[in-house]
Amino acid sequence: MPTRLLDPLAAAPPPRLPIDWATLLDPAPPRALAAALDRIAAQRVVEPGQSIFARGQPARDLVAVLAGTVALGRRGGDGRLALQRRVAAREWLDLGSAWLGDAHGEDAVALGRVRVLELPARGLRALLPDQPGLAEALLAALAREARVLADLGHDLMHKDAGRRVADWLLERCLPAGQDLLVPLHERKRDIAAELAVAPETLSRCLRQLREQGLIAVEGYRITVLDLQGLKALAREAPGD
Amino acid sequence: MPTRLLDPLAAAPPPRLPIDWATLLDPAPPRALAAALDRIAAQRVVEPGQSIFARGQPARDLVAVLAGTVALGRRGGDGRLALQRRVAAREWLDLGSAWLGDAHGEDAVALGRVRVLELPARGLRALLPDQPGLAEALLAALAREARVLADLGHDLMHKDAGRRVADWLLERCLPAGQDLLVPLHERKRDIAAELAVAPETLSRCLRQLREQGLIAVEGYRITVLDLQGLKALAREAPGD
DNA sequence: CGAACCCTTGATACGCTTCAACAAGAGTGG
DNA sequence: CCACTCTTGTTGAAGCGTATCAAGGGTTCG
Repeated sequence: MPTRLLDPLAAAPPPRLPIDWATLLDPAPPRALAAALDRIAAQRVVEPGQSIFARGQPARDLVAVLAGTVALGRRGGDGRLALQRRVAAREWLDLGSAWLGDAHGEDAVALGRVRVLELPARGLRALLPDQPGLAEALLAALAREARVLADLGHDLMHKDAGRRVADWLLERCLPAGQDLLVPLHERKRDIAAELAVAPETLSRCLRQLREQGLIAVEGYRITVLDLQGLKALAREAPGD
Repeated sequence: MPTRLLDPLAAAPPPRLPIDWATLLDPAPPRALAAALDRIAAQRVVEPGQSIFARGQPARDLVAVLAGTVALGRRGGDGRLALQRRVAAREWLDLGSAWLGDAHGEDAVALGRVRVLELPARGLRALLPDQPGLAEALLAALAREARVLADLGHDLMHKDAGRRVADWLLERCLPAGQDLLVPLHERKRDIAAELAVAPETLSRCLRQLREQGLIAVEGYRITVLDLQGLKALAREAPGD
């Protein structure tokens, strides 16, 4: 992985763009708070494949994704990322560690060109007493993170690969004319990593779904043929 | 599972005992806040095996364990609890769901006789603006929950049963005279559930550790014979 | 064209669960 | 006191699910 993708000439978008705080903080911050946040916020553009932060590195800032997609996981011994989840724009990255000021518990890697927001935890903490809305917004974000993580753990424990794939397809399918499409914008091996399976296994799962007539696979475009069947396969199963 | 363990005559400890808020909330709350919390707090005693809250049930209260131990997980289709983790006194239960007011994401079951604290989320939210310390304490608790859940997910993904058992033993072993003891206060099948393995697998793992000379097993008393060996087996492994 | 990817497929291996059987202890009632 | 049963832990055998290894075909790019 070449570390020299940085190009000083690149007409990068100006590092400072107005931030729409309302999309990041649930009880949208009032003017005064937004202004205060603007003062301590930093923005950074990260090139594809580059690390946003690394596991073990002390977390001083709360990091959110403003644009692009980020992979959150842990690097295995071989340096490859064992993905746990994928974080899209408007979400926070490893908020728990950041707020505690601990070392980051995970590695964050930009999947495409990504713009991230960095908010120093110290500064934020200082704002807390005067800005009640801020606390609520942070609490809500943190609570959501906890829920997502809990669900993730359960899925890993109780759903086999086929079910996770079906789930994933259902979450991603978009209506397009008559039928449901699932456009794949990433490499299948990355999807496999997100689902915590080997790439070969994902391939086999998709083939199986295809053979059952539930989906049609044409390269990077998947069509859902039998929504009900897929749902039955995904959620119905044991427990729940 | 008999649902009629409730005994109206039981000389239950008086449902209201003074609460040591400092052990529950990290920046210990000042007097005024503690008093306010006392006013909205409720306490409840739950008998062994009884449910504290159930998955899907709307969460109105933030629940913490004051005394005893609680199993947090999901009931499978057969009604048995697929344990995800075990929560001891002084910790919160499914704080994320509770704060959001969502349905609980997990079932909580008392493992022994348990005393729980219930704090209405609405009332708490009302206190937020006037009590900056409260927000910080909740944020910290929530952040810790997120971290625990993230670690848990990673362990499930990347550590096999043997490693999880070794980990668990290391977390539990206590110095006793010359050597390290791990007293088991619960049924082994419950331990197995906590480790997300079948009881038979736990049995086999323990036997294997015994055959390697790392531990000695005598019923419900395990002795760690080779701490270094156990550590090597637990953490060293692939990745990390 | 070859090189470097990526996805797919097959064969094989391993870990864990499941099922079934059994021994050991606790509680119960004759 | 002894059967009887229930529960728990252990062990073995079989099977499922997934990873791993190896090979092949399809692109894209130089």
